[in-house]
Amino acid sequence: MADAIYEPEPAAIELGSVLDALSDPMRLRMVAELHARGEVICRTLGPAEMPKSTRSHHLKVLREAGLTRTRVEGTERHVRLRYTCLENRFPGLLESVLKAAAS
Amino acid sequence: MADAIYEPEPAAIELGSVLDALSDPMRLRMVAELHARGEVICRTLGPAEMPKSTRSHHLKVLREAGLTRTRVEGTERHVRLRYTCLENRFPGLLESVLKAAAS
DNA sequence: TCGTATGTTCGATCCTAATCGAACCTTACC
DNA sequence: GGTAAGGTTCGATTAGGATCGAACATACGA
Repeated sequence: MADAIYEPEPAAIELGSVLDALSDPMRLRMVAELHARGEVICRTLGPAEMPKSTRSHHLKVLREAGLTRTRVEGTERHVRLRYTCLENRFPGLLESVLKAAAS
Repeated sequence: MADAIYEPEPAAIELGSVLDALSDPMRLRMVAELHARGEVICRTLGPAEMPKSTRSHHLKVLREAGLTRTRVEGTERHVRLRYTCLENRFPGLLESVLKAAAS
């Protein structure tokens, strides 16, 4: 379906890319949803009426920023937050953002 | 020199605005510099060769997002981080960002 | 009062990113 | 193989923001 799925190694995750990814309201919402729901099938993430090309775009930004990991399962993509990885790289960052987004 | 300086009250600070303000590389750098230097004169913040209209723009975004406070001193503006205020509103957020930016 | 220094605002330009339909690719299933 | 479903990529459009010069406003000092 696609070429190699690029995901940065923990050490390669950049603060600027993470902040940039989180600065979009829709992506922030998707990240919060991933945190609440755990691993999720791509198609079920975000507003149901969102066009799949738009969803694919946002997930690509999140993945390339190092925020999510994607697992191929048949024709589906299973997506989850790289929570522990992010916490190791930037301690407290994702935790505080998620707590702030929940309130 | 200017009209009323708008700065949001602590409770009115929004996560989206903060993330958006921090997602710009130049503003992130300015925030890190403010953290390192404490209160500074507007004109001395950021690259010396930055046009003052650009500097003024970035400081406006930071101020309206709730990240900085501006104090008028004669013809100058003294700027500082609203660190404690931000920590109260979004615990751990600014701290983790600054720590990440420093590394 | 006249100039000078500090910032702000305005307006124009330019660039990036968000959005989304259409075409395409891969897998599953018959 | 044929078809359908899940996602990706491409291309075009559009909106928003970064940048910066120029004009303006304010405060201070000669």
